[in-house]
Amino acid sequence: MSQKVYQRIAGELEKMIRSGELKPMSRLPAERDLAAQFEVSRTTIREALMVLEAGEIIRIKDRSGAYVLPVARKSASILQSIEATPGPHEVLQMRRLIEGEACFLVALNGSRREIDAIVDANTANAEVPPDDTPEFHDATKQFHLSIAQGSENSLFVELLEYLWEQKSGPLWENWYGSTRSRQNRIAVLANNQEVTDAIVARRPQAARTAMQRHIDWMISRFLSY
Amino acid sequence: MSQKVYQRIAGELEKMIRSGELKPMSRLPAERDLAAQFEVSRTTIREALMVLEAGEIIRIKDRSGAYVLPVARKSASILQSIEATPGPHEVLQMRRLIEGEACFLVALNGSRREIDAIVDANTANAEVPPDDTPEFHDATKQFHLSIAQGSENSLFVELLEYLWEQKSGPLWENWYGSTRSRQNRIAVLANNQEVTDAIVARRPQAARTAMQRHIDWMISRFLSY
DNA sequence: CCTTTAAATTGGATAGACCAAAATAAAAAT
DNA sequence: ATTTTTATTTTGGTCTATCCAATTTAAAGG
Repeated sequence: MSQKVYQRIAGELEKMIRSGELKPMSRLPAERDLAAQFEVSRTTIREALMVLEAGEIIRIKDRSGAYVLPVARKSASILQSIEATPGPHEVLQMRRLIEGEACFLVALNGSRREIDAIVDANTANAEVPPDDTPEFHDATKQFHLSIAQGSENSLFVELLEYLWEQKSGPLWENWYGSTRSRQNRIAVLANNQEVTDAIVARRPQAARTAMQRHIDWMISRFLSY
Repeated sequence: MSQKVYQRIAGELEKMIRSGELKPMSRLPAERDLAAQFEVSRTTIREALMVLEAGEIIRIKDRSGAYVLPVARKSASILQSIEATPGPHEVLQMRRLIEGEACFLVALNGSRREIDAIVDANTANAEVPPDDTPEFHDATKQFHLSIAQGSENSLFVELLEYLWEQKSGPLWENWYGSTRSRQNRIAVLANNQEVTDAIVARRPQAARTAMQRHIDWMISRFLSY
């Protein structure tokens, strides 16, 4: 569906190389020939070759040809790599736990200063236009981190920072497609407020529930795509 | 010498990204705009973007745009993200969360095979004499890990393995003094059995509660010294 | 066989066009 | 005023058609 042709071609060519059908140091057919062979335009072939070159699988010599590099090493494909990175569901499940508990802890034991920081982060996030900008995403991240910091457990903070960084990789593709709507970002703000209110009111259970409900909603979003 | 234009463009764009001029999650200008900006054809811009995408620096979304990916440290383990050495209380608090949830999950969704592994680990632990030997501690660790593995979340397993290794350092000195009794080790076995029973009976809430009660007991032990 | 020369091949880059899906703006309905 | 529909514009994906210059290959000449 969303698999682009140049990606498909790149994958097929890589497969040929790794299987030995195209041997190291050998020259690939000319771009025009490949185009005819794969029944696509030369433009598309060219884009596929760019991918392979960037993946250090071939080397394109100007006005000479594309040569298979003498590596053929790791069987791990650069393209459809089955990375060991945790999937969205795993990450969200972990976030649900950690952030939920952080909410609970900060509502229970949080100092005045820590709660103020959360309120400030919430305000700051709400003041950023809910557009798909780095500023908004960063403000949201900051809000969540401020809660983790209030938990007074350094593991919570470091773990959460790690989890927040994991939004890349092949499996997150659908995630990106499903969450980039203005409506979702507004819902995020509403939830932030809810969580903040519960923390300020010193209601640990409510704070945890609010946070977990939000992440459950994100998980359902992910599963539906 | 013969640096190709698309390589030059790719380099410049990457530089902008790494320098922070183009922030993570932000969208790059449209290909047509970039072409005008760099005074090259759209084809060339496109080839440069192919390179960046293959390098996992950006993600090109069909009919949407090219987005700067969050700076993802390649194959960075969750362990490597932890810098400071957490204290006993932090570790136990985290274990309480993770292991409790793992019990819940495995009791809820665990497969037959996974639950069998837990039962086996419990049996193995019970068969080791409750002395202060590496064998006993290892069997206990194995039991807890088997539960995490049943949660089907690799993050749980990885994190728990890390937490279990943290039993060294000055702050843990008191811990050892207070827990290295035969009575405690027997209590551990009793709890293991309790948790195992709850999981086998498919009672998620009870399983979680049993595990958390056990860790709460450990925490209280720590605090009393 | 070696050198020189001419022709064909090849990758680099451009221009312009079309399409379908996505994002946005405008209009209508509530 | 807000939500829902509906046009409109934007955007990436792909293709066709050229032009260029260096390189490779073939041909010609010695």
